[in-house]
Amino acid sequence: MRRTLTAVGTALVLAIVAKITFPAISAYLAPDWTTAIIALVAALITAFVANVRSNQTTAEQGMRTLYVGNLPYRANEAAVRNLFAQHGKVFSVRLMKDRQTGKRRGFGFVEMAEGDADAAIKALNDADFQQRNLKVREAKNKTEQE
DNA sequence: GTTGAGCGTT
Repeated sequence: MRRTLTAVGTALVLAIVAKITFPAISAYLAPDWTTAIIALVAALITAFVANVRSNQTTAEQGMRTLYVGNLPYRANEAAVRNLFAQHGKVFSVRLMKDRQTGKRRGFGFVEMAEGDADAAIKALNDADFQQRNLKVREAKNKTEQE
């Protein structure tokens, strides 16, 4: 709703500015057509930008980072992603490796959808995964989430 | 090639 109002308002402002700035355009087309076309294009562009921006923010706000500890060293990212995907939408999986040797350190972080996070924690915490008992908790906010 | 509590990156 607010997005629509913003788009319409922006379209009107742009249309008015265009009418004032480019009077030559109005000389070739009827003023009503010029205004309508400009307003339509502006509304489409604004709606597109608002939509992209909205998807970004919802994707960030609708995500929660989970800490996954006690992972087996042989576990790769695909296996962990597959495991968590059975309990919800998984956005990303990062298995932490030693900066020097590149070997896995046995823990990582899984970014999941907000609604699925709790279910995944309950289902996978203290669950067996390749002969190991996983530790799944809410990740500590290193980068302030909001 | 090994190990076993832990909260990481641009």
